[in-house]
Amino acid sequence: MKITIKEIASMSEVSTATVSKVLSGKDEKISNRTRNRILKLAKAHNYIPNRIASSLVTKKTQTLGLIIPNIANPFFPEIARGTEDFAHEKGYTLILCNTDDQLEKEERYINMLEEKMVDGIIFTASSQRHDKLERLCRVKVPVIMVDREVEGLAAQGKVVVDNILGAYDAVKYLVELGYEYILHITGPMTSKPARDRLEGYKRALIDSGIVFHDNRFFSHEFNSEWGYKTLNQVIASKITFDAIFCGNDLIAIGVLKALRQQGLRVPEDVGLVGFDNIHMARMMDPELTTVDQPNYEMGYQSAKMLINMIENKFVKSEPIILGTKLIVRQSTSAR
Amino acid sequence: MKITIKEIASMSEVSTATVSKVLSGKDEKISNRTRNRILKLAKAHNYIPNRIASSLVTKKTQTLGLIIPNIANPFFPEIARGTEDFAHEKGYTLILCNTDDQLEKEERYINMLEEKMVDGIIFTASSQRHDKLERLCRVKVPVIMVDREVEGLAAQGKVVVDNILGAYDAVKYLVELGYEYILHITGPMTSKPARDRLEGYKRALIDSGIVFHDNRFFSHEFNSEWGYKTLNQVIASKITFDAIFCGNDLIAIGVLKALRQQGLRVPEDVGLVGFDNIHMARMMDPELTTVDQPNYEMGYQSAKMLINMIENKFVKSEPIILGTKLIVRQSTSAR
DNA sequence: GTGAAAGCGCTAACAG
DNA sequence: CTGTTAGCGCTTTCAC
Repeated sequence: MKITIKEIASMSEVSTATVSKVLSGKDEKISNRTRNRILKLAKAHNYIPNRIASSLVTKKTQTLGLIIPNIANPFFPEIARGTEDFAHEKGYTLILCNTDDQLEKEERYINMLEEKMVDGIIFTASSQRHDKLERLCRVKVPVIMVDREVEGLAAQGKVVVDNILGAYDAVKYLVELGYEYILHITGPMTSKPARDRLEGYKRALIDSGIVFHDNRFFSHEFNSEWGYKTLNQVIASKITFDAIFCGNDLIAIGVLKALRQQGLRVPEDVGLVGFDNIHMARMMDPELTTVDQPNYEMGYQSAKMLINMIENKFVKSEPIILGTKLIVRQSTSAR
Repeated sequence: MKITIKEIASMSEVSTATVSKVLSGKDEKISNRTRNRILKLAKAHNYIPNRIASSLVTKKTQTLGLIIPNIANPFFPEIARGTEDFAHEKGYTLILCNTDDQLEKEERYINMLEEKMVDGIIFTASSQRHDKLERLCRVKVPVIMVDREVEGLAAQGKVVVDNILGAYDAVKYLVELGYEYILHITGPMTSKPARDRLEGYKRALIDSGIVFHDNRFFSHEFNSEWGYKTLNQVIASKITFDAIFCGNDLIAIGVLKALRQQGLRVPEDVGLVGFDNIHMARMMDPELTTVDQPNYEMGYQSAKMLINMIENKFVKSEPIILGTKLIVRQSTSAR
């Protein structure tokens, strides 16, 4: 039922070639008369170009794949939105893939995306070991790594955040305020950002002449439950502390709840800093001091880099390393 | 560089027709010898089927479109995840579209999706008036409305939540606990769920012999800032209240912050109920009593309905109306 | 069991 | 300025 270029051609008594040229804007050398005739007919009949057909010949689908662990994790929607925004600006469409941090699903999605001939892929690697993901290296289209880079895997492009510095700044700030016993509660060490934030934490301590104690460091998951549970354990085991640097805001929110229930005041008794600057951080009471991570920007920049590589056939782009920013709110104060 | 069916055909000395049959599983009447030969070659050469080419002939893309206002709004990722999960189970892929509640963007995306020949669309309408969205009626593929139905627009399918009943239950519960002056702070009245929740609120009041006062009702936006601001205004204007039923959890979280800052205790001085049961609701202190809305389920069911319509050529499916559940936590208590 | 042939709807030289 | 021609990679009769 849908009208095709062929029918428009016969109705306007020109060849399909001419119609194709007009309809795709490559019509410098088409007379105004013909052009208008074609355009009018196309509009009148609600012509909808069949991109599948044109993709088959041009080998371009104007489609990108976005592979992330889980869109339901509050960290990713911002990235996805940034990616989609830039893609949309440029007329590209985005296929969403959730891997749940499983290598097997990553491979499946990469296959599907290649079969569907996406022009490029934006990839947030799972926190698994990727030695075996040689599948990724066989991909023929450009791939951009976002947020989590994978060691030993040479992606054509990457957009990451300087987590080491972000963590360093936060911890240094705590020290300057006068906090001395700073815990670090964070996500799994299989995750590069978690490792980097730990590194920043350690460096800040060293630079401040404080020794790193591994009984002040707790690594497991990036969620509120983990923060809540860990803080209760810390109290139970009578570990001394007067501040907590959390691997992300979700953890900090769990910690905050536990602190309140233990009757500890924030920031008077305990200073608290998160990471990510999720929207909810401002709604806490006290409002959470945190490290702003430019998630939307990461997504936006990665789409930009990817589309640039696609359209200009650049093999490799310089990595983009985005800066973080310490957002001082109410959960920290001078002692 | 990618290998095609044709090359496999010549290597295995059969026709492309035979290779096609084997590779797409339609190989009942192909001898085992030939089949194995073909399969082996395909694997050895990392054959990747070109779905664009096959879509062109089959008129099926195994792709769905998901149109939502904004993936960065914490309400939608769960829906998206549910949709994607079912789609993925069935071998479909999902194109993500953010409309920011703009009719114009909705139209653009519908066009793009039709051009890309998606097999069906899952649509969460913006809260705008849709009288003019006749574009939607011209879509040739099945469309499922999710969460927000659009009056006067006969979609082929819909999956919604019984918001009236959900709100009714929540308010009835507040009354039973002994709260008497119940405010309702909610989102914009252009949104169907907001209207339905208001309706449930009113009915519960009436059934309890309480008169509805429109100076106890505040409608504007579904976010925390609006909740926070509104509560402060309420206090300033000295309106009497002892409980608040919020249109969603985000609003409730903002309200909670304001209450605390005003020195009002929850639930002793003021009872508080949200809607949605977002993950964060459990991390509040006190934990938020709320109405669980099955977001993931909505997404999952809508994909199921859609794919069913696509594959069985059903013109219309019975609407699915999912139930809500009152989750009693700590922000409400008997007076 | 297998293959020849005819497209799907569109683009891209190249000729005229 | 416009048309002819030759596909893109795959599926699908229908004949052998």
